[in-house]
Amino acid sequence: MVTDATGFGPPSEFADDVLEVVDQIPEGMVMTYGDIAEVLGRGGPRGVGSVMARYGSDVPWWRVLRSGGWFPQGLEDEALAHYREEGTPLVGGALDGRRVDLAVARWKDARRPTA
DNA sequence: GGATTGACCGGAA
DNA sequence: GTTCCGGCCAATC
Repeated sequence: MVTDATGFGPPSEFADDVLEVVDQIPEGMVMTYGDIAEVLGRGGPRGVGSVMARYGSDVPWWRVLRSGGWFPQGLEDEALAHYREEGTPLVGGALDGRRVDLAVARWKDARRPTA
């Protein structure tokens, strides 16, 4: 079997699954790293974050956040801009608005990639 | 092949 | 309520 995708293509089946789930998140909805890991039934919050950090460029990474609804570290400003643009429900208000309202924006209907 | 880092989570002090 | 610690998994050097 091809030990590695030389040239181009999914770096690993795991990363492909993570990107697939994130790509399923509709506008105005968000998921936490732990939720994605749970949906996949594999890996962990670190595994998803690691893959996202390298290949998240191909998916709406701003719809993925940490537990509690906090934005990813280092991209709070970028994520916040996307949320305001998509109308994602924030908590605290425009002044604080540094957190997402998981009570309304938490996407749980994501399904495992059948690919 | 091994060791370190990284967009994390949860519990305890 | 906030802060610190260890544990977890995958990718990269």
